[in-house]
Amino acid sequence: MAIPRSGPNMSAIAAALGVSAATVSNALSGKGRVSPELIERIRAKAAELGYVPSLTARALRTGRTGVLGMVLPDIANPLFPQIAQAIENAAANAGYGVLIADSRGDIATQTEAINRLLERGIDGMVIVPRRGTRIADVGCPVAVIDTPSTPGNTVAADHWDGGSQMGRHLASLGHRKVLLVGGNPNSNVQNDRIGGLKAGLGNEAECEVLWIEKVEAVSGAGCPLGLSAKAAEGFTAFAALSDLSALRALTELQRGGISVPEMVSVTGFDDLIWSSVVTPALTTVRMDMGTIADLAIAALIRVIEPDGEAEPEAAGHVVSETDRVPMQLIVRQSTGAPLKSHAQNKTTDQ
Amino acid sequence: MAIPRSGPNMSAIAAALGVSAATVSNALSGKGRVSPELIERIRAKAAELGYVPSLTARALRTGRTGVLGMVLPDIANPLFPQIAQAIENAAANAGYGVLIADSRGDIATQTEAINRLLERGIDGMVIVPRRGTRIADVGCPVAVIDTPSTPGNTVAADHWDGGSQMGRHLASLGHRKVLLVGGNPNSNVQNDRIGGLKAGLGNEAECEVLWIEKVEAVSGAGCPLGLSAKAAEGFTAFAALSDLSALRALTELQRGGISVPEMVSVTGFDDLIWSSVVTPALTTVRMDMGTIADLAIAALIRVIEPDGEAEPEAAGHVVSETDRVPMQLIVRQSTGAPLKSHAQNKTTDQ
DNA sequence: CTGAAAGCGCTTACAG
DNA sequence: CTGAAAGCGCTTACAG
Repeated sequence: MAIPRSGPNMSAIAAALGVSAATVSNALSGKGRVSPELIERIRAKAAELGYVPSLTARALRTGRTGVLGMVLPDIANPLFPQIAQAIENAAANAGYGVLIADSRGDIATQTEAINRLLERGIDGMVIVPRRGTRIADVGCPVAVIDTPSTPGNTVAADHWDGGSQMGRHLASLGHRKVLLVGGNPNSNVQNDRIGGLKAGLGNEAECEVLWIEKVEAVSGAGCPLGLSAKAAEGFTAFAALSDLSALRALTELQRGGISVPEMVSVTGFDDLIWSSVVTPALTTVRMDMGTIADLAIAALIRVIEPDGEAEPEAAGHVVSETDRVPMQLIVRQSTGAPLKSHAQNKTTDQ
Repeated sequence: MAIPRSGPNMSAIAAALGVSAATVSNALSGKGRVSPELIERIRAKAAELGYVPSLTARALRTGRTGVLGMVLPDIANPLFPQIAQAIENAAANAGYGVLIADSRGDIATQTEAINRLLERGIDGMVIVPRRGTRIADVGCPVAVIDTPSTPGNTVAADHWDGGSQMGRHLASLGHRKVLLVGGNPNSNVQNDRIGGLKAGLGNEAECEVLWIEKVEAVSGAGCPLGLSAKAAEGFTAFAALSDLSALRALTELQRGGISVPEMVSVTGFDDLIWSSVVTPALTTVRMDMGTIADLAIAALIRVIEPDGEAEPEAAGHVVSETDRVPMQLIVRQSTGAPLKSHAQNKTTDQ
């Protein structure tokens, strides 16, 4: 004996009205096979009875659950709230639910998490892959959110373009000696940003990349990055490749008695929640997660829902060519023109 | 005609082995009604065929979906990653999936989001309510994560205790004039922390509360909080009621040329990702989200799964009395003893 | 120990 | 325009 549902089902509505369940179904789904008056009566009765359709039964019948999976390499990543909110919102607007899966940085866990989602019968999934991971076909439509440089079809913010905007901003302020502060050298996203930054800064600018992970491998996690010394060497701008790194740079510099933006400028990427909260507020680059999520969800739905002339091949990556979403430079108080003396230092240094 | 599943079903296994689907079901569910050899053959055939059970069909049959909802007031809240990861992990360990729902700060959206989850047939939900919101019974088991002070049964970190630990820490360092920096005066969580802080600091300490929201109502969002002036008044410690506020305080003080921890101490709450990244690293209090999530999920499952002598009443709040989870003080570099001169100032000031 | 049967709530050809 | 019937894949009394 199955556990009964709490509320009424279609049969209850049908019985109350002396019609068939098929008619109730047709009326409620609005496929138009039912006379207008009957539709109205059925609607009214459904509302009166507090009818809630069983999406489970519909799923079993139609083969589609109306649920998407969101697979993340690590929920603890501070970008997660932005991504999750945008995906949830886009999915909800399209009538889909979102099941989350976290691989906690582990590749085996990722496979497991994906399998659990598959068992649950999801109609498609959005994957934010681990650094350098290539997502194999998993047996359901997949949209990958990554960088345009990642091999494979993805929807992505144009990180290179964002870097280039930031580079031009710093160059226009007069910065000619810039330290790029990154976390992990294997990140495609960060490397794209570096490429853009260098291009935006132009040939006259001197650039150096400092990878936090490499420094920490030598000096331990949380160690100072030696940024004050870099400032003394004549670096007038510290362009971090993420807001988290920018925050680290900003506080280390301030702690070292170097005032931002008067003595040096600091910039980040991502426009995380705290970027506008710190003093001075962080100049950064925002990726339009709303648009990215919309594109990813739209691409999935195009494959999932059999609207007219959909592709016959319903499994596999769904973005036919990489969608690049532009990024937006947000100038706040953490950037300014370099000190005269520094600028002079710099020309002498060369 | 229903869309066929991609893989084999129980009937396929049954047919391949010349047994009944019922036997396959019994064998695979391990209820022990089948002979060991047959179980083995069925298992082997299932593996060979790559059988994946349809949780949708099981859900329709049993009335339980194996999915829980996670309702949040605002995914953008920086605590979200901690909560989401802990809940997802606890739920996954118990064999449940997690559907997310975001109310984006809006009360109507929250109701809508909850209804969408209900339609999806979730077995229970974890709710992190909006400030001051009371969760009405929604027709499925609910576990609320909030503070022990909130009326209604909840599982919660003991914020008062956390505040008290922090207060004792600051008192033991010698701080006698402490500014508490909060965001919103209506937050039960923050008020609990204030109560604990005051108790921990003791009667000899002078306390004042600065609400960021009130300052901003006058001077605009993102305005300076005037903390340097407070330091000049003799405040030697700035105890923020969240890490976000602590970050704001820390950077504003540093920017004002006040060095932390030498001149003043700064503390936070929550141990968010950046707490250990800033310089100086933030002394804070961590809530054990893993334990909180485990308690919440365990309470839900106790009601959902009919193990032996469960309560007959399966809907409504599931935590019979508030579970208080202790908090853990994490001392990092942002706290130290107050400057002698300040301490003297203070006694003179009084 | 094993199987035939019913049914969870819905949707979809098909027939009328 | 409306209804009878089948079936999505599973589980669970029940009978043997």
